Amino acid sequence: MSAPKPIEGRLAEIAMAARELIAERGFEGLRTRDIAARVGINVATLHYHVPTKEALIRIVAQSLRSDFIAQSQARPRQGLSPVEVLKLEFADFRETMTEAPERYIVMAELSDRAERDAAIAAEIRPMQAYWRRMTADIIVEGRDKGVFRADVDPEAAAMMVIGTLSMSFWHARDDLEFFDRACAELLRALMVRPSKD
Amino acid sequence: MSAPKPIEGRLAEIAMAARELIAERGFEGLRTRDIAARVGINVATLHYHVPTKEALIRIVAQSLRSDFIAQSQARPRQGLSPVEVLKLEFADFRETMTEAPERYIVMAELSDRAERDAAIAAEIRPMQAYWRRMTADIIVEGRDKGVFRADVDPEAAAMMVIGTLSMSFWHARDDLEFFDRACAELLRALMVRPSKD
DNA sequence: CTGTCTCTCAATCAATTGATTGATGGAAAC
DNA sequence: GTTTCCATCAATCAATTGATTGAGAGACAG
Repeated sequence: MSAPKPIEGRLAEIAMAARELIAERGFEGLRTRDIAARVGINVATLHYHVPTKEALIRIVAQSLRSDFIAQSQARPRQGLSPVEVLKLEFADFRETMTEAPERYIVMAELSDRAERDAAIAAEIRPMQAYWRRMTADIIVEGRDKGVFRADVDPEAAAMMVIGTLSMSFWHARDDLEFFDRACAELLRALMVRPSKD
Repeated sequence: MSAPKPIEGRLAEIAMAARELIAERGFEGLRTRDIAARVGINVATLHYHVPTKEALIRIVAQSLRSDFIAQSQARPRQGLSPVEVLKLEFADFRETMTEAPERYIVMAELSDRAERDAAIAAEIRPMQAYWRRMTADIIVEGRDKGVFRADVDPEAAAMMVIGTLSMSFWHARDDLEFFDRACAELLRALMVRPSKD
């Protein structure tokens, strides 16, 4: 992941307000007036900083990407075993899910729009690709060290992990105990188990 | 799943046109004028059949639910082993993914909106719950018959299966070979493996 | 033939909404 | 002190868009 230009000042305020509103009302409910009101500025001032709504959405995507990178780099992983790293991923996801769910909600919303907007796709796809590759790398290491199944398909398993986490976000945001069960199931699905009897 | 009222005639045409447009342009791009144009009727005629846009969306959700039930009931499963049933699920998903992807795209779009619209949620949630429960049931049977891991958590594993399929839909729609790898990984994750001597 | 019911449309409304304009205040530059 | 540039706002525009109105065509019953 190359470093995108950081968003700061008024632009950052605008991006955050937009993110909040997208999380609250969805993309179709996003109105430039509401963003301006939340920032506390005039609509014209908003358009002074961000010429069009399209540009605004791109800025939101960049802002999200910055957060993602920051969170990713804030994780110390040296010296941890693959299982521990994976558990760290789960804990990280769980924390964001409960304390900053807006991030995943907006992410999903943008991911959706990326299907039809190349500029959004350019910001979003790298994040998703990075997440998948990072997860696959963990699985490769675990397999090579003999803690994960020898017949595991790292890329496919990475998609399994991410898909399970994403799905859990929508269906278990209010049921953390179930989220933990899903994570435990993922580990059991990946790890080498003691032979029967 | 109780049977919803079937949509037919002009209403069915309208629902299908709306589904196509939602799949093409997303929810925010849905315009009553466009729907009317695609059906080949006047906007006023559209509003004669469907009073408000909200009602229209509800009809789309019902239409989707009908399809879902029809597809679900068209599957003969008697006499099949849990593994075979699960493989049938995968094949079914794969077929819809390639031949009627619009169904899943609209489903995702509605699922999103269900977060903020109780009427949509009432149509969508039962489908999702049904899918999860049905999958969990398959896993329970497989576990009890000794083909799936004894320590499997059926509900969590069902979420894993569905999450993986859903994620595959977005990231592997153009790469069926990878979709198959994901399905194979799911099976390996669930099945009892020969003990490593 | 008349009345009624269903379905349709052209024309129009009213509200929303992204974007622009022209002006103002203040800080830095010269 | 004057000029220049940045940020801001009130007011307004122009287009979009969901919805309504009033009229008409066709089928069918009596």
